[in-house]
Parts: sequence; C-alpha cells; structure tokens
Amino acid sequence: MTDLGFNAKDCGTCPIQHRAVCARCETDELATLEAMKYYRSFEAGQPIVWSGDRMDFVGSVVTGVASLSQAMEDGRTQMVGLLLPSDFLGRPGRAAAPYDVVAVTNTTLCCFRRKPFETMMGATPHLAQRLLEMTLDELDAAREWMLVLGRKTAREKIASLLAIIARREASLAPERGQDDMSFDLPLTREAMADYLGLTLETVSRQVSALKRDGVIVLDGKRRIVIPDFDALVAETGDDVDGGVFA
Amino acid sequence: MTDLGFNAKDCGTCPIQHRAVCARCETDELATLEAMKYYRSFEAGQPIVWSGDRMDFVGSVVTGVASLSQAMEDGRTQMVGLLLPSDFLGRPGRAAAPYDVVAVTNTTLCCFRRKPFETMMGATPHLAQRLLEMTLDELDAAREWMLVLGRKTAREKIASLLAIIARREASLAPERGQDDMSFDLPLTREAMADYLGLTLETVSRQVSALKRDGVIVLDGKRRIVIPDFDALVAETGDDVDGGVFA
DNA sequence: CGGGGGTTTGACCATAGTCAAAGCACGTGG
DNA sequence: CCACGTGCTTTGACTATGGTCAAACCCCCG
Repeated sequence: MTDLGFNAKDCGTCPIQHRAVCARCETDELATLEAMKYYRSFEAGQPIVWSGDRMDFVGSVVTGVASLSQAMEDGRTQMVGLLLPSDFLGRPGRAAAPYDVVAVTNTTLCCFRRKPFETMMGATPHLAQRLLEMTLDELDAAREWMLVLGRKTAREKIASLLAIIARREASLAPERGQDDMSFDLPLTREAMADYLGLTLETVSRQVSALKRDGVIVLDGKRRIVIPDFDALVAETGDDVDGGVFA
Repeated sequence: MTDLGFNAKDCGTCPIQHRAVCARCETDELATLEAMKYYRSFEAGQPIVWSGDRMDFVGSVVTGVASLSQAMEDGRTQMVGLLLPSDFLGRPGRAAAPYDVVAVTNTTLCCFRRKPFETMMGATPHLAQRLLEMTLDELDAAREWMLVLGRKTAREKIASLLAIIARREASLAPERGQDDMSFDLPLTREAMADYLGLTLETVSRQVSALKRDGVIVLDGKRRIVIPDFDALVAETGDDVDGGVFA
C-alpha cells in the first residue's frame, strides 16, 4: 500500500475534508461515510476508467490530478475536465462512464460503492446540496473553457491554461510575493494540446514564443516561473479584473 | 399581456411541468411554488440579463429559446449554452449573472424571486434533487460541446449542430418517418457561428456545401429537411451509436 | 421603389496543422 | 563509464483550413 500522507482511518485528517462532497456532513453522517469509504491509488499515466465501462463506484480525488477526456474514432481527443484534489468523480444514478478518466500524476481516490452512496444521498440533503454546488461550479468552469476552445488564439489558449494553473497554485500555497509565482506543470505537451484543442507542435511553439517574449521563464523542462502575472493575464485576452474565473 | 398558450394560474396545464425543476414536487410543494411564481416574456432578440447584472430571480424557460454567451473585450463572443423549454436559468446562491442571456425567439420564463426560492430549496429536497439532475445533464452537454469546439472541423461542427436540433425535434414531435425529418432553424447564421466557434461566412459556406452534397435540403431560408439522418450523423464525425448524447 | 437585415460568394491571407527530422534528458545494460 | 534506446520536446518546411475584407444578393416590408 502506498503511503497516503494522512491517516486513512480518520476523516478528520483528510486533506480535502473541507472542500469535498462530504464537506457539509455532520459528525454522524461523516461516520457513516467513513465506514463505507475505501481508497484506490493509481500511478501517473494509468487509466482509471474507460468510456463506456461500468462504474460501480463514485469518489473524490484526494491527491493527484486526473483527466476526463473524449475520443473520436479517428484518434482526435479532447480533454473535457481536470479533476484536482477534492473534485468528485462519477455520477449518482449512472452506471456507465461517459469519458475516459486517466491519472495524470500519481493519484489517490476516496471511493464509495455507488449504490450505497446513492441511497445515502437520498437520505442526506447535506450531501446532495454540496454535490449540487460542486456541479454548478464545474458547469461554470466548463463554460469558461468553451470560450477558450471556441474563440481564443493558440497563444491566448496557452496563456489561459498557465494563468489557471498559476491561480490555483496561488490559492493553495501560503501567501508569497505575487510577482514571483512558479509551479511544476503536471501536463505533457500532448496533454496540454488535448486540453486546449491544439496539436502538440503548436503548444510547443507557443510556449517557446511566450518564453522568448519574457512572459514566462522555464526552469528545467517542467517548472514554470511567472515573473509578472499581470503580463501573463494580458496575453489571455480576458479583461483584467475578470479572467477565466469572472 | 401575451397569450401564453396555457393557463397561467394552474401548473397542471404547464407544458414543461414534467421536465422542469419542479417536476418532482408533491402537490403541496407545487402549491407553494405556484403561489410565488410569475411570468416574464421577451421578444426575439431582446436581452434577458447582461453579464455582471444583479439577478434577483431564477426561473424556467416555458416557451422559446434563449442563449447564454460570453463576450471578450474585442467583440469575439462564444455561446456557452442554449436554454430550451424546461431549462433552468440562474443559480441559487449567486446574485450576479455570469453570462449574457438573450431571447433567441419569443420567450416566456416562469420566474421565482431568488431569495424565497433559495429558502424553499433548503427545505425541499425534491427541488434540490431535480436541480442536481438537470445540472449534471447540462454539464454533460457542455462537455460534449467542448469536443465539438476543440476538435471538429467546420463541416463537422455544422453537422453536429443540425443533428442535435434534429434529434431534439424528433424527441418532441410525435412519431413520424425517421427518414423525413425537417425543422425550422431558430438561429441566424451569426448565432450558429457564435455557438460553433466559427465566423458567419464559414457557417454559410459549410451549410451551402452540405446542401450541395445532398446531406440537407433547404426549404426557403430557415426550414431544413434531412432526407437521411444517418448520412447527417456520418458527417458529424461521431460514431454512429453514440453521437453527442452518448 | 428603396432600405435593411440576413445571407451568399469571391479573393486573398494568416493561423495552426501535417510531416519529418533532430535534440535532449534519463535510465538500462553492456 | 559510455553507448543505446525511449519518451518527450523542439524546430523546420510546407500545406490546408478557416478567417478577413469586400461586394452583391435576396426577400420581406414599409
């Protein structure tokens, strides 16, 4: 068993307890969930489920990153979502997975068998309310992404992706100077391309261009430094105040 | 007051009663909603709310079609959703509209003031459950559309849009021969372009091309006839069984 | 008859895709 | 320790798809 980095027995030590689907549950409700949960871990690159597969569980990402994507017969694929820690996987009431789900990095899920979870949802408004809230947020994110996919140039797409990741890192990391953000990019060029609706060559070219123009600095191959976040945002095409999370 | 085509007093005559957010409500719950509802009508082309506006109501589309779209400062716009009869507008718990909402055709909404509706949602699991279900469906639709926007060619995009509308018409209209579908396109070329992430010229060219190739037949400017639905689906790039609603 | 919204078509151009080769970093085995 | 292979990335040359700009068209309506 992999080391989870927290106490698997006790939801009180869970790193996502305040943002996951269970965030609103009372002590007794949590106890019920705690009794039925189990963990599953996946190595980077491993499939979690394939589109069309029967899915007998639902669950939350505890650590790591997973991708949701759709494939066309001829091999074109589009990533339609990134699951980050606290994001929920699966849909109560649906047995077949609609997308391919792949672990982008090493990933641990906190799972529940689907049927018991559905039963509990019916009896636990706190659970349903929280899931509704999370789903509405995801819907907003998906719609924001539609603007990126439908209307932005390749350069703006790259800048948008980097800005999103940078913002997320900033929201997790403790306060540090805004003008010296940096993070490890968890995605390959191909994964970025699948997310952005581009080819990996175009991604590579535009990343190089942003580097050449001083908007980003590469430290090694995967570490990105943002010397001036506002300059990056200016490249996204969004208006300054709003951005992708308007 | 416009003629609504049904009895505004009685939810029992409402055309969307079985699919709207209130579909699961019991008689007494319905009575409460009935007491607080009010109708608003908009002419084709009129704005319903602008992005950033304060929204003090939520509601359901009863008749007509409305669009959700996002605009960039330089005028590029992307439609991120189409609201059809029974679709829900607004988000409990959020005061500011995140998108521009425009009536595409003459449209009637069944509205509730936001605060009382939120209160009722907290006390009425049937309402929250139904809204969750509808939101999950919308999320699926948004993600399906991400594939269209990110990976499909102009021709495939047009075919996908026509196939979606045709399917929807078929699901509403009583059984008729599958090989003779036809419908009025409620969207201008520009609206189609905004939905598909194309320019209106490209839309026009690709519609002409599909007509030239016999995949569709135009009867006047807006009426579309689909002589062979399978042939249309073949143009979407989706595999035959699944399609956009896989 | 004239005007306007929506649409079609054409000529040209720019952006991103395709195909191909080479480079780089890292791990394995000789 | 170095050669080799693999996976990922970069770069180049060329092409194709869809965008831009501009003009004309169509149809309905006043």
